[in-house]
Amino acid sequence: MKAYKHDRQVAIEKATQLFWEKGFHATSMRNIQEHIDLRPGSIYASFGSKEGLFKEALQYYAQSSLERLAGYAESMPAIEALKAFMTDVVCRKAGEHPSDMCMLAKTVAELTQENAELLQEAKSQLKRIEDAFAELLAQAQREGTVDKNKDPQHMASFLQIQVMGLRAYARASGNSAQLQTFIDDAFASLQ
Amino acid sequence: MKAYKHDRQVAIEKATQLFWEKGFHATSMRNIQEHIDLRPGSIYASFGSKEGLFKEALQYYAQSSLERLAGYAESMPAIEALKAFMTDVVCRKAGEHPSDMCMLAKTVAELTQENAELLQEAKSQLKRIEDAFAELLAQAQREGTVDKNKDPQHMASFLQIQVMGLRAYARASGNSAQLQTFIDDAFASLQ
DNA sequence: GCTAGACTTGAGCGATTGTTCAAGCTAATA
DNA sequence: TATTAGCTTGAACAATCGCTCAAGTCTAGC
Repeated sequence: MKAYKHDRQVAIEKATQLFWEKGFHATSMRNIQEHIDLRPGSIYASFGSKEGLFKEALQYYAQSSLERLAGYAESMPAIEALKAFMTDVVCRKAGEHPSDMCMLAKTVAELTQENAELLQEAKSQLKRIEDAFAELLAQAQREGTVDKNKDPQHMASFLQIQVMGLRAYARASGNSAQLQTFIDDAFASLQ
Repeated sequence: MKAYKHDRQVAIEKATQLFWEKGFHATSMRNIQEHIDLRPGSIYASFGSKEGLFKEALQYYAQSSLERLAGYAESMPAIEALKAFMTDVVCRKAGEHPSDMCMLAKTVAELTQENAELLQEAKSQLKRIEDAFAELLAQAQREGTVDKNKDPQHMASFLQIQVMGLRAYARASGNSAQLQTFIDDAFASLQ
């Protein structure tokens, strides 16, 4: 059934890789055509436009992140899951990801109102992830591993700020040795 | 003397505005030509290439930031100067800057090895700013406003991470109400 | 006022951008 | 095997990209 019609999911995954690495503007449709080995007609039939494809890439990226977080949450206490996710995302060796940085944060940094819909999509997906943080933090409060007087949403904002800051710093400085220290400190401050 | 030959400094400032707002790739030389009202020949005679102009924009941006920080440091204790600078940079109302985000952080996020020299320049300028932070933190230690057992360079990294994280979060969430709280907490943790 | 030299101008270069579409090909049905 | 619907192909479009350079314009020195 799929021997002829191209696999939409594989196309999205490969496009996500490129977009994540080089950003929206620096990635040309010809880059993508070569990388996923499809001619423009097929791509435009499936996704409509470069923006359409990028939007699906953003959704796929966010979904993958949420599933990874949920995976950790299944096998360990909520606070440990959050810490594992954060360590994973911040400290993974260069070369494993297309980029050190979060694709959503990169997108929010790169795009302007000229691509309002994509900008909004990236913001929305970041909010989804923040909400997932908040839910795990509330669970951690119930498990007694996090200060119950603190607002989960406020702590979730705090964690997002730390993730964004740490990943940006990792990219800017190359020095990833001391990053784990900062993560430990951040979690210690949640009590 | 400068009535005929265009003012190089003004050109850089105006170019910086555009590059800061839209990033390197999304800003075309034609955008810049219109914005600084110069024809391509003049620009290329002065700056050599788009990359050359962008490099000077990065340097101008970093220099301005350092001078603003130094300005605060002249009229208040070191720790207050740092806090004022950070509040200034993170909480300034939308529309006052070309972008909510740090131009250097944006650049590090956007560019890849395809523009290795510009990427390196942005990283170097970020390091300069971090070093300025470290120096003020050492001064704050002497003034007794910061824990003397902590390493100034480590605290400077911490502040860079907070600035990058907060500015990225401000852009992503739009919610700037609670940002001051996070700044206060960050400084409280330095004792 | 004239000349020489520095600066500016803008048409236009070749390359690349996102995108389209007629023509060709594939796979399922009869 | 013939038919057909739908997918794929790749040449090509208009627009835009970074950039060049011959021609024109301005200013300083004599």
